[in-house]
Amino acid sequence: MFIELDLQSETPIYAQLVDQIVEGIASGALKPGDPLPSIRNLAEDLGINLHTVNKAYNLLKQEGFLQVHRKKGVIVQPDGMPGVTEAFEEKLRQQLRSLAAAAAVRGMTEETFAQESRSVYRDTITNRGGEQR
Amino acid sequence: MFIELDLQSETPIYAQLVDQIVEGIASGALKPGDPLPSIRNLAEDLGINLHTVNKAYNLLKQEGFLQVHRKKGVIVQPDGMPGVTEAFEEKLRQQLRSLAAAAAVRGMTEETFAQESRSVYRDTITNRGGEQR
Amino acid sequence: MFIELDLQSETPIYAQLVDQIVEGIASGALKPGDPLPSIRNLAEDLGINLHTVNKAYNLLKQEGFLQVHRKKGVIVQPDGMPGVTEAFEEKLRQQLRSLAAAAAVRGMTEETFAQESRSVYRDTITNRGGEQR
Amino acid sequence: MFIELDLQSETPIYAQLVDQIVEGIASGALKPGDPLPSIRNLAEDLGINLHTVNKAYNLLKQEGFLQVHRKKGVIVQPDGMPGVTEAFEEKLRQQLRSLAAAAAVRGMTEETFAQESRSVYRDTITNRGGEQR
DNA sequence: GTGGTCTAGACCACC
DNA sequence: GTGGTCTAGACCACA
Repeated sequence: MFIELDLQSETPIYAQLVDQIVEGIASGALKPGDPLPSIRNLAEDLGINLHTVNKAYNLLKQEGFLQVHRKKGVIVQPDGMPGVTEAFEEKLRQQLRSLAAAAAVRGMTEETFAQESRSVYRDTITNRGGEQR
Repeated sequence: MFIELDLQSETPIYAQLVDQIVEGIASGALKPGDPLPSIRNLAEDLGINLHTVNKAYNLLKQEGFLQVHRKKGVIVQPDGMPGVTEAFEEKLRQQLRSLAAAAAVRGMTEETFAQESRSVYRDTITNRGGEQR
Repeated sequence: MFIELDLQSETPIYAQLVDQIVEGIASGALKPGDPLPSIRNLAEDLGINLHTVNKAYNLLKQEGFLQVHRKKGVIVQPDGMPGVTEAFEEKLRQQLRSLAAAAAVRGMTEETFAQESRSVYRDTITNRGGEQR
Repeated sequence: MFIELDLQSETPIYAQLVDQIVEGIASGALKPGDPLPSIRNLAEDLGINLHTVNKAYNLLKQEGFLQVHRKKGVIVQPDGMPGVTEAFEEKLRQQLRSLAAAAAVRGMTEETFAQESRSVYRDTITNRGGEQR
């Protein structure tokens, strides 16, 4: 499994899970229709609580990134990912605003900030094509 | 005062305060050396507890954005803001990664994402250079 | 617990807590990875408010002496203590300067002052290396 | 005057005053019998409140470092400085303990700590012989 | 009047 | 159970 948790991070474990699964999908490591480990398995592998994994999967299901089948178990949304909704745009902007302000105050230029964004996006996407290790 | 709180938001009040003050500095609405309202005043104005304001001010102090001056009270750091530290870069990247992944999965292109970042940065900065005095 | 507070002292309770925990680490009574009492437990044991303990723990966390672990609670930094930073050297010197001046004025010789420092250091360190497990 | 205040330090102004006067005596810049500026003058020079200077002078008088004459004004104790009292030893040790622990935890050796103490003592003493500038 | 400290008591998210 | 956040209300040192 490609998930690494930081137990002393201030971001809750379930959120780290969510993030990393989304990153997995973005990078192509997880493709539409791909199965995810069962709640029980993943929890055990990572040494964390069932509730925590459950919460993460539920959030992802609600957002439309996962499907939970009674038989197939949990799989990556095969019927097309949700698009760029109004709500998402709003959330994205709000978070970017906070980051941009902090960056600007510290003297980071618009150019650098945009480059940084672009480069991070590319990195995220780029591992596409299959490390599952 | 230019601060607006969303008491229902899941981001803690003190964090909203921190964000908005940083944005205030980034936008130039708050300039180095400018005084901030006293803890009690601001708390009363916003209808929140003084400890909450105190926490926000303290965080900003330890990050180097504010100074607590024996005579002038709390002021915006006059001796140069902290620069782009290693730690900040790391935090910025980490947050961008999460945003970029979510954007990518939803089909937002690299170009759009970078443009969005740039545009938000610009908005944040705007009105820098000439108001209020 | 090995902590003793002087509630009448002019040094704030939270600062006494910080000092004593650092001394505990220095003496080896607290080893890297060791758990500390929960905020509420310690507060109750010491007969003080939980916020006071919380403040002390937080200060120690940001200095890098403690970690707040999602599962284990609060533990002594297991990944190596922070080293002798520029800032620490500065703070140390400043405090020593004040002490040295007072000592000198009262007629304490350089030799005695240095010996005193050495001896206190040794006392602090003593019992390092082998108790409690 | 050789006094420099840091208005955004967390040590109160009156304490900074006390420290620097003691350092002045230790270094020989201020000799027994030497006059100090009047409360009013010093307050004005430093741009601080009368009360603050007054408090500092009073503390120094109580400790026996200064004399306040109705005619001569404030002078450095001419009749011999107070010696190393029990109480002073205690206070010194307590403060050194805290410093030593912090130093030890950060990996500073006994030798370095003692050297540091000695060197700071020497610096404090050394300017002896008259810069009044 | 300022910030700093402390208390008592509450709710919530996380695990 | 844990830490994190928030409130209400108090006292004190400082300037």
